[in-house]
Amino acid sequence: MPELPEVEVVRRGLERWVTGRTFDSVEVTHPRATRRHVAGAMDFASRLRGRTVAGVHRRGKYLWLSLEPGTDEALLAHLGMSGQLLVQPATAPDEVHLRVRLRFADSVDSVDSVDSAANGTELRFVDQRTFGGLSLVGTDEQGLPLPVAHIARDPLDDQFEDAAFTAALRRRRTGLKRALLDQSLVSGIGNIYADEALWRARLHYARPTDAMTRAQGAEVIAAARAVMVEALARGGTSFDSLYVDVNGASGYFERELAVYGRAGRPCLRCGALVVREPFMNRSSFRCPRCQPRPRRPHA
DNA sequence: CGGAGCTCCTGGGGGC
DNA sequence: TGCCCCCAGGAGCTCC
Repeated sequence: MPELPEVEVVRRGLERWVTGRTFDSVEVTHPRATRRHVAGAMDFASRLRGRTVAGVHRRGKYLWLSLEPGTDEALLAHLGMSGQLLVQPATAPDEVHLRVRLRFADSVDSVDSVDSAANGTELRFVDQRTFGGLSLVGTDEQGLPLPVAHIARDPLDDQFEDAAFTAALRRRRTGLKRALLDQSLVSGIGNIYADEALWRARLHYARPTDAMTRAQGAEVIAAARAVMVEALARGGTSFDSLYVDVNGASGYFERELAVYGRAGRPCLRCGALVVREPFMNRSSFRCPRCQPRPRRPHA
């Protein structure tokens, strides 16, 4: 599933392939893909036509294309669990789970585009599980899409402040993993990287946040950042074949995961067997020796 | 309003 | 072989 590093890989691919190009006809082939666009799929498609991509941006797992003319709207995307944004030749066969096709003026008229390699391609949103979607939304004075306004900065953001994060974390009355997954506290962390960060910091998911030390807070956010930086260097995680980057190439970071999905196999640090436990209707993986259950665990 | 639980969805895989 | 159930989980929503 795409988390921050994977989304960043997609952002870079989009920046390379769609910046400066103008949308022509847009076809929504599954209504659920634009469910967040309140005015409906028809409105989404008609308002996008003629707009030019000015830039590609990301916060946490949200991606958006800033549009010209004007600076008051953006094309917002979330990949959900299985979403892909593919730049494909217009002649390529439709993917089984194609949800939205976005044609460009250059792929219709064959006029010269900024990048001739992009000529004849279209942008496709493909999503098996349909948790992801696209919408055309308003932006605030900073150009931030309104639905993203409540999302915290992510650990790779220049303006992310570790000390402020740690302070906010210690004010919460919840369990550490719940806090890491709360996108209003820190964004971009999903179930996989949360487990990896907790393993690196040697902390249990149920550790009460209000009892954590500043050093532990700093350690866990540094661990999350380190995992993401390493994943990004490898082109993003993709053990789930559903996730493919913007040009269709899979990443292979899954082999680097230390605990996630490794139940019953030895901890890479101490050799104790990794355990899988139900948590928030999903799974948590941890080393029972490196990450012992706290005396006063929080759910 | 902070915190927690529910819900949306599809296809692969295991059990019988 | 076929059917049924479980599992994967991001984040908006609702409820307390």
